[in-house]
This record gives sequence, C-alpha cells and structure tokens, in this order.
Amino acid sequence: MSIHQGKLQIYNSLSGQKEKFEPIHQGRVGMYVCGPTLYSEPHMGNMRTFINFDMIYRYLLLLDYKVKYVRNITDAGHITNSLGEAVDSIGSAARLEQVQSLEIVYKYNVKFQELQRIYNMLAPSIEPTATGHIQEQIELIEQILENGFAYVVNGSVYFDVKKYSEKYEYGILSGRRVDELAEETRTLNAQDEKRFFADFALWKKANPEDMQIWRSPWGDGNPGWHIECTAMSTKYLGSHFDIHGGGMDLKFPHHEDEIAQSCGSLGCNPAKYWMHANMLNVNGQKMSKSFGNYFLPKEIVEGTTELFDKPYSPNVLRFCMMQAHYRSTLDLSQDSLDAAEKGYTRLSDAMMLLDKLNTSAESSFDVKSIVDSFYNAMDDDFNAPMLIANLFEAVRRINLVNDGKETLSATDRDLMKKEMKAFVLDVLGLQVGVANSDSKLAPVMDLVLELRQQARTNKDWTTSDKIRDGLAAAGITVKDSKEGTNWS
RNA sequence: GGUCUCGUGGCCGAGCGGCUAGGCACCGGUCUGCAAAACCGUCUACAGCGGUUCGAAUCCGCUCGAGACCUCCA
Repeated sequence: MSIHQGKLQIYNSLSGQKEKFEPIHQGRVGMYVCGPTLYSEPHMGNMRTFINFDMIYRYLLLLDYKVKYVRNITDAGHITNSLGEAVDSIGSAARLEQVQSLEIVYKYNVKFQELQRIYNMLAPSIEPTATGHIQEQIELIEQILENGFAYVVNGSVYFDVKKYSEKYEYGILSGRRVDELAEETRTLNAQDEKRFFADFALWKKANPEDMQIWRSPWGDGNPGWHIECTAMSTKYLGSHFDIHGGGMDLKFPHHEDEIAQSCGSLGCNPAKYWMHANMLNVNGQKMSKSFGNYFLPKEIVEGTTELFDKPYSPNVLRFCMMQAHYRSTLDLSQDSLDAAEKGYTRLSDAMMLLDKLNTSAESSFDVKSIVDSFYNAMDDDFNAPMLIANLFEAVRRINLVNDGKETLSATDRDLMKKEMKAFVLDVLGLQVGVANSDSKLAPVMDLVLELRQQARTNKDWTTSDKIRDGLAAAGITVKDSKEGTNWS
C-alpha cells in the first residue's frame, strides 16, 4: 500500500460533504462513470466531465490503487422519458441521416474514441454498451417486479415510486421528496399509463417506427433510460462499489433512479461515494446544443469554431479545465483560453528546464514541502487548481535556480523531477515538450536561422531583421535567447 | 411555481472563521543591436445591508443579481 493512501477526502453528493475515502476493499477502487449517448459527436461540455473523471482516475492510480474504471456507452436510444413521451435520440439521428441505428452509434463511437486519444485520456478498464446488456437489464427488471416495486401496463414496465418510498427513501441523492414531486412540475402532463407522476419506465413497449426492438417477457420493446447503468455497474463492479460519477445534470432523475433500481432489486445503494462534475459554461450558460453555445472538441483544436478566432491545443484545453475545480462551473472564453495557453507554456517550459538545471551541494528552499503540497491539494477532493498553484511555486523556484538566485541539490532536483512529472503528466494528463516541428521544415529552419545568426554576428541588422520579419509574415515567430534562437 | 447552487481584484479562477492561492493582463526591472520572448518583482479583491465573534470573503438573516435541476442532457 502506498504511503500516500489514506489521506484522500472526497466530496460525496449523497451526504453533501467531504468524507475520508475508504475503499470497500483495501487498495482497490471500483468506479463507474456515466458515459455518452452516441447520437451525435460529443461537444466540449460533455468532454469536460470525462476529462475530470480521467483526472480523478489518474490520481487514484498515482496513489497506487488498483482501479477498475467502468464507463458505459449508451447505444440504445432512450425510448421514453419520465413523462412517457417517446424520445428516441439515436433513432431520430438515424432517420435524419437515413442509416441504421448501429451505424449512427458506430460512427460517433469512432469519433469519441479519437477524442479520447486527442485529449490524452486514459482508456477505462471497460466500456460496456447498453445494447450488449439487454439480458441483464431484463433480469433486473424481473427482480424489481418480484420485489413488488414495479408494475406492468400494456407491455410496459414502470417503477413504482410510491411503493418504493414505503421502504426506501426516494430522493435521497437529489434532496427531493416524493410528496412534493407532483407540485414541482411547471406543467401538468398526461400521466397515461403511469400510476404516479414520478414513476419511470423500466421497459417500454415498442412503437411500430422504432428502429431498435428487443424481446422481453412483457413483449417487444426497449429498456428504460436508467436501467442500463444499474445493469452494467452491477455486472462489472458488483452491487455495491466505491465511486459512481457523472455530470451534475444526471443527478436527478438519472442517478436518483439508479439508486431506486439498485435498492429495489438488490437492496442497496450501488455506490459508497457519488461524485458529480459541474458544467462547462459559455457566455454564462451551460454549454448545450439547444443554446447554440457549444463547440466540438475537434473544432477548437483545428480553429474552426466561430466562438474563437484561433486554434488551441488539447493541452491548453485540459490545462484550462484543470484550473477550475471539478465541482465548479467553468466559463470558457477567448480570454480564459489565451491565459491558459500562456500559463501552460510557462509550466511546460519550466518542466523542460528542470532537466538541465545545475545542481549545488545544498538546496536553498524546502523541496519536500512543495512536493507535499501537491499531494495535499489533490487529497482535498481532487483540488487540481490548488495543485496547479503549487506547481507554479515550483516553477518559480526552478526559474530562480536557473538564474542562479536559488540553489538545488541533485537529490532534490531528482525528487522534484519525479514528482512534477507524476503530477503534470500522469495526474493532470498534460503533455510537455511535444515537438512542434515537422520533419521537413526543421532542417530548413536550421539553415535560415544559421544565416540570420551570421548576419547578426556581422551586425548586419538589415538582413537579420529582414529574415525575422519575413518569417513572421509566414507565421513563424523567432525568439532569441542566451542559449540560442527558437522558432515556433 | 418547487428544489438547489453561486456571486472573489481588468479577465479566468482557488480559499470557506485569523496566516489574506495561482494563471493571464497591467506596471516596474533584468536580459537584448532593436524587437519579441523569457525571467524576477509589484498589484490586497471578496454583490449590498444588517447580525454573531476578540476577529468574517469565509457563519446567520435579509435584499439584489446569475445559473442549474424539476423534460433528453456530461
């Protein structure tokens, strides 16, 4: 067991406070995160949640936990919402593009996998699909029926919230109360088959136009919205596991209903710690398709979104996101990205500088306490912004050592190197010192800069400035320093 | 309408009873043929009004403002 285990505090949405993290099985962590519904390309807001849980996964790994990380892929359209209206997102997309449902799912899954690679996300241990677990979902529904917490109406099965709340507390996660639910709604909807307003579909009878239909004991139909997560988390992590995560907007009703399904079938809340990542905002509002304030993760890297006038590297996006706590909203703007770009470069430069720093017999500052501050920040509910602030303290020291104003012993330098790499590369998932030169341009640039250097040596400023300005016009920036000339 | 969260310096954002993060911008300096870059330093804010306290950005109340969920949503 790592010496760093045992100090981690996690904010548990279930209790509304930070709790000491004690895994159910010592040294091992089971984590389930609700993944994307693949009826379109995930936008940057979707990605923020996954990037945040990627960071969380990475820190758990650094603490030397053996983590089983399960993130589902929803490839079955949620045939019904809790109002009983048909909203088959995948089917609609398929009809629109005039292809089969599976083509839609496959197409967007390929894109999603590519995005994970571009944004340097670690692959989960398993990425199970909803359609691959229809049988498990049916079995769970049967169990819930057997326990008396669901009823069958006309080929559909609904979860009986009132019956359930006689034995369990419906609303335990979201703070809602069953007797208040009805009056919460803005508009009263036809309840059709449901006995109670808050009941939700576990299985929905097929419509003739449905593109995906499965057989069940209740006739042909589709699984309800929430049952897939219960089925897959149970199958791969057991009926009670450590962490269940997802976006804040899934808290109600999705996660609330997952709890109800687990209690209703297996008798217990599926997760010990519930974690919710906050939304990505643009112009002060949650990024979403309907607001039109969204962009695709690829557009921003290519600079093709209307919202920003230049491209940003995935590292800059990640850095920007890591500068905000996962439980806070983050407002993206041109300014915040520009600031993140410079900050990321500064951190990245110092990391590379660390490799060639001169060492002394003694260090003039306490490296150990800086390193401790990295762990302390992350142990406090994955406070990545605090971690970054502490990393910049290290950056400042590195630069001062480089300027000869501070000293660093070889031992401390190695410690700093090891831990900074662990936190910047492994935990934050940033990449440092990625070569930006393409193979053909590099030797040409070497030659051009050599000629300019000759001119400078001869104090031929006209020629040297002409080269610099010419390169600038071609989009290449030349930077002179003591060590030589760089370009980018 | 119900439930909840949040309002921090020019911007993005931590902190959540005393030690007043960090990044970017600004300003000052070092370096430099000039420029850019880089580096160092500086910059004392917590929506408003009351209250609790020896002490509040941090706790309580009210007011104003913003957002989320209650419908698919990361």
